[in-house]
Amino acid sequence: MSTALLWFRNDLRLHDNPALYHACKNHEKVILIYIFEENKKNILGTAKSWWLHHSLNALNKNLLKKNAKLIINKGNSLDVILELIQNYNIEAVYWNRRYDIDGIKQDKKIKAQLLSGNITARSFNANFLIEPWDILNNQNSFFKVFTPFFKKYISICNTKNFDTRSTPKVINTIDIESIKLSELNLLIDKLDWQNKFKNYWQPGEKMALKQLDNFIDSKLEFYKLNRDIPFEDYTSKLSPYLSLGEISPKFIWNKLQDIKSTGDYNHIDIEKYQAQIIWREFSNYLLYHFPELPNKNFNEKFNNFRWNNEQSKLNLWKKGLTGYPLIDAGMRELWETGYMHNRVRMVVASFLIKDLLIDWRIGAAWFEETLLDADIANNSASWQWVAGSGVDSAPYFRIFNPILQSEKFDSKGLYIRKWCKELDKLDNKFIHKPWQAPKEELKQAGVVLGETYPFPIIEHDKARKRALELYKLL
DNA sequence: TGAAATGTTGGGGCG
DNA sequence: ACGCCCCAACATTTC
Repeated sequence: MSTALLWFRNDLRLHDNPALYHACKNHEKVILIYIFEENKKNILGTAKSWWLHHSLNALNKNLLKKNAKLIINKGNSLDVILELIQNYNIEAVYWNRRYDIDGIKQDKKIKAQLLSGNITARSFNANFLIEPWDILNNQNSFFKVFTPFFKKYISICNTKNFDTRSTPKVINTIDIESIKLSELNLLIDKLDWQNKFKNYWQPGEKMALKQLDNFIDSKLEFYKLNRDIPFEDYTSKLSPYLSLGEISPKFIWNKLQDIKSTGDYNHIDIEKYQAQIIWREFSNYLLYHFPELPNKNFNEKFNNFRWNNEQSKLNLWKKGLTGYPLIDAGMRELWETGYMHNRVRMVVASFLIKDLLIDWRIGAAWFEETLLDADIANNSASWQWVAGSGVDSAPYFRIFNPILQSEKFDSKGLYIRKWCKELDKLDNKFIHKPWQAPKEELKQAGVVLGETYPFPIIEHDKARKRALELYKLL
């Protein structure tokens, strides 16, 4: 009897999972394992821990329906794998590739060890349309600007239908000893905070696929128009699923191409969404080619920048008490749901960096901790983009005005009213800037500035000028 | 995937 | 009828 080990990592799905597919196809028995590395410096935020817990649970449930079982273990991956190989007659180990430097190093080491023991090691691309080493610019170097990267990408991707693998019909697992999911301690009982997420999200492959269909059926048609409006539920909301591989980007892409070919939807809308998928590829591509992305300014000039990092202001930002309603609404949405609308993410990040002059890494760390879709590549690339320290960044003078952004994208204040209930009764004219409202208006709305809702913690106009001066020094 | 400052234009009020 | 001023509204430049 030939047995393979299938090592799950950021690919917690059965559909289009090439490693799983091939392991099942080539071997009579498989051991399906997830290894949790406790001492990993890789950040696993508290929000994402919740997601991982439920995602593993969902994966196991899906497997049980096929009379298969997920084995969970913790410890050093290499040790766990070698021990399994010793105890069971394992011929081959299968996994899907990852692209962060530590992961790559570890996988290389494991592969070498396996080969020296005459064990086959096979790895696959499951989580990106194109792997980072397969796309280079004309100078044979990696792309540093999104637009040309995007053009090249889309020209390649438009012409083809990606090979995807169906869910294996039969998965014959070996039922060996597994620790309980709860032993991973991903749920922190003390924190009611994590408990709220279930009101908004349901992790797992099944929901991911359902959500994709729902998005395509009812959102994609007018995506371009509505995607920037925070109150509208018009984004795909697939990011948390993508971050743990509960859905396959190739699978998504093929569906989008199919819809394109029907001609039912406007191509502009489909391509706008495809661009988002490619931003994800770009971030991970950058992380591969510049592994320091999460810690180091891509643009070294920023190493000398004197950040303010004022703790008290940082805390007000985290709590959603800056006095700028759009920003506060966003930060509260994040805290409550583990998610924030993309448009608002840009505005709150710009405010933290450019108005408060707080180091982008501090903002990124808060997002890593609180976002269900926390992804080290997307997160650090995006924060560097806003800070202006990244590759193809927002230019230093691009500073979002939190009032104008609010008036532009939440003109009726619906998003603000949802998350900042204390402002609900303010008129549209003042809900974006309560401190400018006449006394009468505040009174009838039941708003007492400094008590029920804060005064702005900083004057945007002045903050903007200060930031421009400091940035100019670079 | 900005916003402010500055420049230009054209209609209307008015002497 | 004309010139002048004001100021939206829009366009361009600058940060």
